[in-house]
Amino acid sequence: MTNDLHPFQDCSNCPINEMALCSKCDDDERDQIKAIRTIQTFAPGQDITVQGQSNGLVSTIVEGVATVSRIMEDGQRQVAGLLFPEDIVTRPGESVASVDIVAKTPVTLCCFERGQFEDMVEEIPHLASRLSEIAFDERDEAREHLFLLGRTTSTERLASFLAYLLHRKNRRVGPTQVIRLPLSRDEIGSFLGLALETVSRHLNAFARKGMIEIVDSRKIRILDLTALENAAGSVPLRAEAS
Amino acid sequence: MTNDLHPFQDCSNCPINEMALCSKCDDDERDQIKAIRTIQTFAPGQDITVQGQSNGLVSTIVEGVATVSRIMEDGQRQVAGLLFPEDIVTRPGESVASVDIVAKTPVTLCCFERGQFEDMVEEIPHLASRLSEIAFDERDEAREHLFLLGRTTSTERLASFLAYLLHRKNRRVGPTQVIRLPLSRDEIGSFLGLALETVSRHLNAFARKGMIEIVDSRKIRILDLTALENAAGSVPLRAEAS
DNA sequence: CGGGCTTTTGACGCCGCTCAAAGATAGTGG
DNA sequence: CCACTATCTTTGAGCGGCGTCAAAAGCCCG
Repeated sequence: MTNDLHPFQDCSNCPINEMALCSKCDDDERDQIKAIRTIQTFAPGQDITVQGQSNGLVSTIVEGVATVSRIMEDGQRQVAGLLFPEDIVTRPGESVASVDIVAKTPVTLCCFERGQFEDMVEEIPHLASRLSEIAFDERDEAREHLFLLGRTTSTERLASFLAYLLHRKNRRVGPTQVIRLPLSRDEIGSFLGLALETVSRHLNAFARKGMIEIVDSRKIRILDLTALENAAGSVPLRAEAS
Repeated sequence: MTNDLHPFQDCSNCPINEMALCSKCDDDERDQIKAIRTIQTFAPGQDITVQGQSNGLVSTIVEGVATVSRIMEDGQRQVAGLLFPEDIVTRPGESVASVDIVAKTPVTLCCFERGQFEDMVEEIPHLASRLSEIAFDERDEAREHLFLLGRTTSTERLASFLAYLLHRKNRRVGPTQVIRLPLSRDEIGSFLGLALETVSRHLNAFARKGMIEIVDSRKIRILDLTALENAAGSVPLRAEAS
């Protein structure tokens, strides 16, 4: 976790200018934001927030993937969501984290001290407006996942998950594109309500049918997107236009 | 669906003054809001929004319960969430509904024309601030349900669901209190990822164990809340303080 | 009283979880 | 460069919970 000399200190290098919190702001407003913003980075596996621990920052993901999870009473980690660039890490108005957020790839955050952030939101309507947009996006994202989990068969869930990853990680969907899976079989299973063995079996079944290629355990190539979408059934996660 | 002569036309009768969209606003701001607000009511079973249909209103629930659902390709209705007073029905910035919202009890809405609402949010920071709070609340609500669905056993899911209903419908939780179930066995099953028969069986099993009493098929009485919470396991939905 | 809908209850079979063990892969230190 | 360990993945075998199918019972409304 560092906050100096990072290339994104210069907002012009920011990879999510078009969809970030500040994306509706004019240059003056952006200067104001930039003045109090800090950049932090996390290595894969590092905790960004821990349930029950206080957290003085509000931040958004600029780069990388993180999970939203909790440790259940039985000691298992339950994954309930994924965070991608533009998502909010800790919500405003909540000083104690209600979930664990764990980096799964190298993660870069754009951070604000909570009090300063809340003041700024009051002063800059463009910021407030974008903030609630993002909050609704995340609500809808969670709802889409709920619809997905409503599908009972494990094949549908897994195929939907792959389609979803393709959508979130690569805005430009090309054929025969390699996706790096940010999660282990275990974590995918947790996210989809399946056992890790079931995930492994179906992934290999997809490969045997020629729908995907398993490059290595963390990299797959989509060979037949339409077959995958058919297997996903009626619930393509986040079906709306880009 | 009517919009005249409703008692909530007078905001002083509003049952959710303390948590509504306008709850942070001062009197001047409330007058401004009241001037453009309309009240609508829906009977049980009526569609409030329909997926794919355009909707010119933004509204919040003042009274009643509604489901968030979709019709899947196989023709089944999949329930992904419940809406209670204070929840937002149609999000700002989305003119076409992405889900069906269906009244399950008599529902009263406080409605705004979309354009007017968005202008108003820009002018009144108190409103913008409360709006994103509610959006984050709904996001977290959906996430809690995701954690619930992560629990594999049907008993845990159903017990958690009852505890959740108790929490959302009756802020004051009294012992031996009767809850009216807003959903049929079928809908509960859809919401919990279970077959309706499984719901029915476990409900009766709870009754046989003395945890609940089934007054009639839509009314149950909680007899042993701690037993229910134990059965719910590690994931009490919305565990935070009231 | 009759028709439609919801709920209950029973019987059966399958999908996916569990348990178990062997193969991969990566990281570490000698 | 090669053991050695730890972790993740794959694959197999078996069982059980829950979905499915079916039918009966209860309830509502005309």
